[in-house]
Amino acid sequence: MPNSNSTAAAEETKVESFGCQEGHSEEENYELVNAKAEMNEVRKENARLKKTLEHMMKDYQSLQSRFFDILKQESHSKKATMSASTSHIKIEEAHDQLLSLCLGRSPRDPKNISDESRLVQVDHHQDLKANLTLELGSKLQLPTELVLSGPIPENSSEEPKEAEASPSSTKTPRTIGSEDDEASQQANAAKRARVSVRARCDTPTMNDGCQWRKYGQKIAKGNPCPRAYYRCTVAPACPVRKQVQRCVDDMSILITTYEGTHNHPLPMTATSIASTTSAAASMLLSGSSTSQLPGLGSSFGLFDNSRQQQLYLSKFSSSPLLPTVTLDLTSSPSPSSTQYRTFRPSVSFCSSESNINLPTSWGNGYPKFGTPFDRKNQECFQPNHQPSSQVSLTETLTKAITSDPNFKSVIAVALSSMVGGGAASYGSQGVGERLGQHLTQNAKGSASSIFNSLSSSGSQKGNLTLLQPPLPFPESKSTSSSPAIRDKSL
DNA sequence: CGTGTTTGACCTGCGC
DNA sequence: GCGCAGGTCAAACACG
Repeated sequence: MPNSNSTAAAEETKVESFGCQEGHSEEENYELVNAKAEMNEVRKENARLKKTLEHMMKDYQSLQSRFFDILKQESHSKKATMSASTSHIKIEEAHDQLLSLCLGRSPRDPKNISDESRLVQVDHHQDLKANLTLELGSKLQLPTELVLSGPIPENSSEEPKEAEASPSSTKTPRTIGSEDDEASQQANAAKRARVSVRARCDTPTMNDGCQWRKYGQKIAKGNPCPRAYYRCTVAPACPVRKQVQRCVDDMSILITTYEGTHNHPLPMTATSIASTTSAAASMLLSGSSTSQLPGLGSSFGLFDNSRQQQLYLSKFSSSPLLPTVTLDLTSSPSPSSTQYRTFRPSVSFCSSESNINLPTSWGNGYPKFGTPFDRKNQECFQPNHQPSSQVSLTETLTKAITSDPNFKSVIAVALSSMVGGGAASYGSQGVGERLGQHLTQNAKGSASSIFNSLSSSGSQKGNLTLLQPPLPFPESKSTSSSPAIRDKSL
């Protein structure tokens, strides 16, 4: 930086002048000139930064408007399609729509989408239910179960049942429902999927940039190390929780399991991992719509031996009803095999008896993501310590996102599924197949461009803004200070 | 004194 | 119905 150079020069001059004890007036003038020059440079720098900021804001706004335009168009086209057709393809789209409504996060802030598009979503769902009911006799059963028999009634999927119970509310879209509904929806959505991050860490927890408050600790069966429970304290009603536990096999490995989606703007340092976990959860939920027999373990997997990182779905032993993505950032050797191993999709939390094994193309040139998680670079922190020294985990994930176009594409699709409603859930088709379709359709136009612009600008803030749209703090969502109000307290 | 942690008690879901 | 295990609560405690 020129500033530092000039400052250093000024300092040198100062020191010399003190040593020589020469005339002060001349020296002061010199310093004054130096200071003025410095100020000018700083002003220039400031102006330059302002321009950059303005430019970024413009980019962001144009992208955002474009994005919502696409969403709107998509909603309209889907509505037309759904009402006019009964073909299987359209039923699959209906599945997509339904599944997208059930993603384990709150991708579309109700305040950010128009009421019109929300109504369209509800209409889709009602049409969809009819279609699914018709399909129950067939083998295409899983998505229905996935949604309708889930352990936690989700708002959208629960809607028809409640409509039956109370005829007066039959046609009332609950997306515009009460605050309690919103809160419960959020809480339920928060329990949809988990993202587990395995990383080598010597300290009790990894610093992921968020503020966490420990609310419990438990010795889990089969692991002598206690499992710690943390709650996000960035916003009072944030539903996000995480569990931290040492791996029983390797005590140096810390398993951090995230659950839920932040309902508040994230700190810069938390964006990467939050985005990554959201995307991973989205991948999980997107890919979970095809099934195998229950209990078969991992679903799809992405192995990259060269980089020794893995992303795979796993059956989470402690909570088999909640699908979990495991992001393995440890440097443990991967099984020697082909460079990319492909697993068939199977979601063990679904007890469907149907067995739909659809070909997937996950292994076809699929992500080589991330950079090696160099243990030397790892920095682990106690919770609530502010990230003065940044997290290598976060950086690693950021690099993983920004450095590899393939991984970017995956997350782009995940993003589109997060924010695009029916735009991206991969029904019962092969995930890769659908992925390709999506990238050639809307996601390509929106999400991919977003990522391209992100990678070109290298802005981490962009990740924050776009992957995890800044949501307003919940002002009236919950009257309680605790986000997790249980039945007993009501 | 405010904030965060600890820890025993309690709740809930699940399997038998 | 009972026991077990996971998850959460909340009072007590520690710390700056």
